[in-house]
Amino acid sequence: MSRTCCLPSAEQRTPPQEVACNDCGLDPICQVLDYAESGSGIPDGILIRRMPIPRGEMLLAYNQPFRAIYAVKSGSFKAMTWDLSSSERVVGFFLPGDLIGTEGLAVECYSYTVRALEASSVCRLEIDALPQAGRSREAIQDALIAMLGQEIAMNRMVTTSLIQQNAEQRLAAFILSLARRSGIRGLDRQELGLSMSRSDIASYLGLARETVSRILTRFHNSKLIELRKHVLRVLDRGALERLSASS
Amino acid sequence: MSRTCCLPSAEQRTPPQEVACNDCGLDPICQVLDYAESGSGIPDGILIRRMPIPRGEMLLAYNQPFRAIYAVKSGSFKAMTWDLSSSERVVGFFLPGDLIGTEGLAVECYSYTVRALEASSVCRLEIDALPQAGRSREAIQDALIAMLGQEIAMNRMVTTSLIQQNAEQRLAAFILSLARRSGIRGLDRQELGLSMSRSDIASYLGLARETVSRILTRFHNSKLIELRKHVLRVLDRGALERLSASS
DNA sequence: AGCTTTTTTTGATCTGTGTCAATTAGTGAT
DNA sequence: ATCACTAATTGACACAGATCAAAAAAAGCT
Repeated sequence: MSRTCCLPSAEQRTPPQEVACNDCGLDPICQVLDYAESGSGIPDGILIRRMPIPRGEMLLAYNQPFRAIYAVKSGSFKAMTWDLSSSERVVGFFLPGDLIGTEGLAVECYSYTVRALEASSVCRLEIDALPQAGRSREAIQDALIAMLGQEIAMNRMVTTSLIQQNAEQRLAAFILSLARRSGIRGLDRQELGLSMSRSDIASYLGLARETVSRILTRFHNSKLIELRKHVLRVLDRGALERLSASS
Repeated sequence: MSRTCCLPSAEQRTPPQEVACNDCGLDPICQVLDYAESGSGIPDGILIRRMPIPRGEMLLAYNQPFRAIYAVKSGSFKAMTWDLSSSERVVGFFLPGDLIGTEGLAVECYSYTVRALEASSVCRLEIDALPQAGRSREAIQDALIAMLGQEIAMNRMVTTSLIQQNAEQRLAAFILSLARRSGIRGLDRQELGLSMSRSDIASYLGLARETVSRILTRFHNSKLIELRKHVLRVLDRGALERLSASS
């Protein structure tokens, strides 16, 4: 039950917000692995804890062969693909506790490129080495299946809302989703770091960046949020919720 | 390798378009199961082949506990959920060869309601009974993981296009997707049965049904498609492809 | 610091698509 | 067949949001 985990980093400057192992999406698998080794910790070469990733660095690339899945410990990332017209398109953001690359489990290659939006850190789980890692493959597979299922369910919800909501609703839902995910992982629910650019948000939500900007200031003016530089504070969660739900 | 499969149905009236087992999404699993029983066929109570489902009938319901996954043999289905304002929303269509309910593997309950759009037939795979079905659970799990991964990859592509394309592009992409899927499953690539209503298409694509109607007739007038009653014939696939890709 | 470059904001149009309304076609029942 | 009811088409109009353009603010760089 007690795992060798989350030792303080070498440099004592603690990164802004770091997720605890219990709250991390990788935890089910870490648990399985640790049970295997029963107390002795996870063998080297399978799980690397807390790799630092500098801002702007590419964590993994589209079509690159699948090797590992990552869990965000601190910081944030964006995932992008390119459509036929070679224009970039943001398909998701990863916050502390989120898993990156899970779908590679099935497709053999990563299906998007992931880049750090700020100085971040991740845990890296080597998939190739997994089968040798003692302990039943079954348990690991079960955990993976559950993770993939989660992913599918979440994707459907996101898609559904994006498609039928207008710009204001999309933004409200987006902000709430950031807050909710932050909350689930045991981090601050009100004060969010908007590490991504307005263009990234616009691309993700299928809007023009001007629209994103306009609506954010509209929210700001009606006291729904407070927004200075890249820190967003949720002032009236109820109002946002009503907005995003209204048909 | 040769499986007891796809015997002609009791009634000799062959349904319009039926997918062959080799082309079916369930095939990987059927193969695993059949290997287990090595020639003797799949034991009763695990896989039910070719259940007929009448038009309009509900195959499974939202929030109902997960029991089985289905593969469409013939006909077609639509999946729907409801948003907070209790309005129906179509989240997908299932054509011959498609799998229905896979995500239940992870979530324990179906996350949408599925209804037959026409007289159809499915194969039903009982999940509860699987573990006892001889043969390694591992192989089955691997197949499931692959299936889920496919689902995720496809969902992302669909979402991406829906979000950033305009109405014309969405319709073009939708038609092409129907044709492509039909082709993959070994069925007719040109002549498609549009078993769903314009409202269903509109809901799925996030458009008004008037818009769907208008654009379909526009396509018809420019000789991209031929459209009589509920049969759609692709006349100029290239043009549709160019349309759906143009930024 | 000062400079350049990028990002964000704000304003002014223009257009695609939703909405409302009316007609036509299709479907199913008796 | 005829009727009733639903689905699909077509038109007129309004408005959300894209696009174009320019100013303001932030971020990098030397």
